[in-house]
Amino acid sequence: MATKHEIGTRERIIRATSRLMQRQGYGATGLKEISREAEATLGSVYHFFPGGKQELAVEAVRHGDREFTELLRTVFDRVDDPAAAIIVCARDLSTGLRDSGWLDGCPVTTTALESAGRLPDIQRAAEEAFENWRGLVRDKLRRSGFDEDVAHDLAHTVINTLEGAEMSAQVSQSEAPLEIAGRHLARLIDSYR
Amino acid sequence: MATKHEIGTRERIIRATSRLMQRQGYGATGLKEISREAEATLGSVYHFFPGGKQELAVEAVRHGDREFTELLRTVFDRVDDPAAAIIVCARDLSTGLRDSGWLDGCPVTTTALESAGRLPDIQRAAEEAFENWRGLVRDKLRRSGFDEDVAHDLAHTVINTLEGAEMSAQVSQSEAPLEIAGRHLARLIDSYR
DNA sequence: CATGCGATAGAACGAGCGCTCTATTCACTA
DNA sequence: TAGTGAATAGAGCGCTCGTTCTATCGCATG
Repeated sequence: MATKHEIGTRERIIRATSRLMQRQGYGATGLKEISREAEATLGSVYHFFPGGKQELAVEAVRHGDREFTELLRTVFDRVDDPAAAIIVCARDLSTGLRDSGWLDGCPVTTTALESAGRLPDIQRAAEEAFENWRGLVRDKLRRSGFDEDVAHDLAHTVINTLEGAEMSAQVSQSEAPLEIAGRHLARLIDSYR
Repeated sequence: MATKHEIGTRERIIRATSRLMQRQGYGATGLKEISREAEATLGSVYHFFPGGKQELAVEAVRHGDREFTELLRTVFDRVDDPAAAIIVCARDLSTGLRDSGWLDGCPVTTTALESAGRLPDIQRAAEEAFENWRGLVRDKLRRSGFDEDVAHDLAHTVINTLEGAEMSAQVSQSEAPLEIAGRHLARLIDSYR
């Protein structure tokens, strides 16, 4: 298989873990399923991730963090106005979700909720992801002239509303929640100008 | 045990399932764990829920639906202004979450995300829960004089933002996300008057 | 060619899973 | 009092889980 040697076993394992846990959560994802999906053996999995399933989940969450960070950066670079940029983000999430057959929601949320209060390492990784995303939004708003306090609070609600809307969109298999969320967030941002 | 005969085995099993799945998700919750927590035997569990784990999860989600519905109804009855009512809801969620040691988040979200696209019965129950909650918010707004379209869209974002903020609050173990969400949602609602 | 080591390979372990099954208890009616 | 069916009880089924372990492979360096 071509991808096997171009990407590397370790990275392939992380990607498989991320996608599987994104779709079915931490508990329902088995290590043998991961090794099968990644076209690696169980030995390789434990060779690269001696911490086992938990270490694997942490890396998967960080991978999801990087993915969404990249989406935010790309949109923020291309769209100057922050309110307009958020609408684009919402639409990107919406189409991505629909194109996956409503299977691939936020790669962090599912695992985060399952691990909250029980698996500290995974929870911390998820917390860092949300922090990073909020930081990107806050900086974008700051660069557009918003006050520090306003930008800080708006960043919270932008990320949280997108998260909630994506979850809702996935469960109801509809693009409406994210479309509405984009419009409302833009209106909220504009109300602080 | 007093509660054993006052509540009834069936209801006790549903409550145990709901709380366990709320905290650790569908996959990580075992039937023996449920029967232990509910002070019932495995035989009783299958007697009342012959559909097994999936039927149990559906009932647990519906139980969570009723819980949040009751919270919304109570607050909406007591607080006339819809924007003020949403702030109260956000604070109630926040204190409830903190008082549980950041363990008891939304009783529907975790199970819903795990089952999306894989376990249709559970997904449908979760979808109905969100629909019910949106309906309550929409009616509240309608009764306060908002247009049908505006109320419909606002109901989406109110529920989704509260959901996202509660998830964020749980993961970061902080009351800030829900406090900010309440303020922003009130501002958004007021902007349509 | 020989040595060493990261990487691959998968058998095997104990534990726990969802679920089935039979046996027993209990309250109530014929 | 005998009979009936709901409810309780838990042993045991086949299976998969996360993890451990030993054996082998590929390949760079001596």
